[in-house]
Amino acid sequence: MNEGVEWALHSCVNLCFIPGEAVTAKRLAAFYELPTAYLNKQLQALTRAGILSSTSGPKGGFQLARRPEKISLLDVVVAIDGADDAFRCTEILKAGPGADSKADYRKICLVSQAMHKAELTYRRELSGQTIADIVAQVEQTYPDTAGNTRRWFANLKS
Amino acid sequence: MNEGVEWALHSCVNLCFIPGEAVTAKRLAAFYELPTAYLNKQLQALTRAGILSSTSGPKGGFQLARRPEKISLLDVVVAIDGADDAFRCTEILKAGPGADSKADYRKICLVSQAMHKAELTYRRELSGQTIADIVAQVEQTYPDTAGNTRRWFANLKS
DNA sequence: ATAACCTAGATACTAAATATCCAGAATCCC
DNA sequence: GGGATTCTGGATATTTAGTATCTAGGTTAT
Repeated sequence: MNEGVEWALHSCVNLCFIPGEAVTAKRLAAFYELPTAYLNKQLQALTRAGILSSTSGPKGGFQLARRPEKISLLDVVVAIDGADDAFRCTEILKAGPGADSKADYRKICLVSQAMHKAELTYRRELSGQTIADIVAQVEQTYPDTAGNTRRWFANLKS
Repeated sequence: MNEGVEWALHSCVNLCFIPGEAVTAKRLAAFYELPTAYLNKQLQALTRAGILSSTSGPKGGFQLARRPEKISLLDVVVAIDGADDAFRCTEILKAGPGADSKADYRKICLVSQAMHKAELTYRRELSGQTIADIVAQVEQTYPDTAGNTRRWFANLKS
């Protein structure tokens, strides 16, 4: 899985701590010492996916496009990493003896189905967790984090 | 995920159709027109994991090391693809402000935990399905496959 | 003894992930 | 209007991981 998923999730959490304000890619990158241009690419992907909204120009930047309760971890994973299953069925059976060249083995191959079934539970679990859940857990487990993060971004702004 | 997982799963299923007999890497590869040397590498990994047993020399080859009911899909995936989570926590928080350099963020980071939780459901689902399950489904859904496969390997042997 | 076969490490090739750069468009502020 | 800031998107370079082959060595059946 793409490392950008980790960056994106943490960035979404951080944006929750700075509501109603656009944050530049540069500042989001500086928070974790990430390469700005590359993080920017992930933020663009989140924007295209409708998870973030962006504004150009001075005072511009990124912010959450909808409430964090409405952003599942799956939304973020799909936006950055794509919607493909980790197990990619290459229709190996097509090369086997007695293969039906017209058949779609991604559908009818039982190995493929079994792997896909597991993948579905993974996605279901990811879609059941939201950015808001993470934020709530952070606030409960590390009560200082929200304030510290807000302060860090406020200071860097000047 | 490594393409070898697909090859390994199908090869294990095929080995179920030819019980008590060692099958060479070459023949297993020929069945799906796979590169022999590379499939051999996956078979070796399965052997190291204790899923297959191998015998050298003429009449040698690979066979299941234990009954297919005792081989879960997770066993095969781990043998080929490794035990690492798809989501790899790079401990991004260590570079953030106020980080604890001694902390193991793979454990305490809530983003990491959330992703890992989903991964666990995936693995649980994979470990709940066995090669025997797949074989049973194949025999039910495609009744000719077992016989055809057996026959193909028998013919090629000569 | 020879041929068939697995083992394991070295090596080459290819695709994907990671990272940077630049020209263009939008926006703010003076 | 003009300059500065920032996002957008495509082009490009770099690095890493996946795919694939090869070779030397060990094991075993005939």
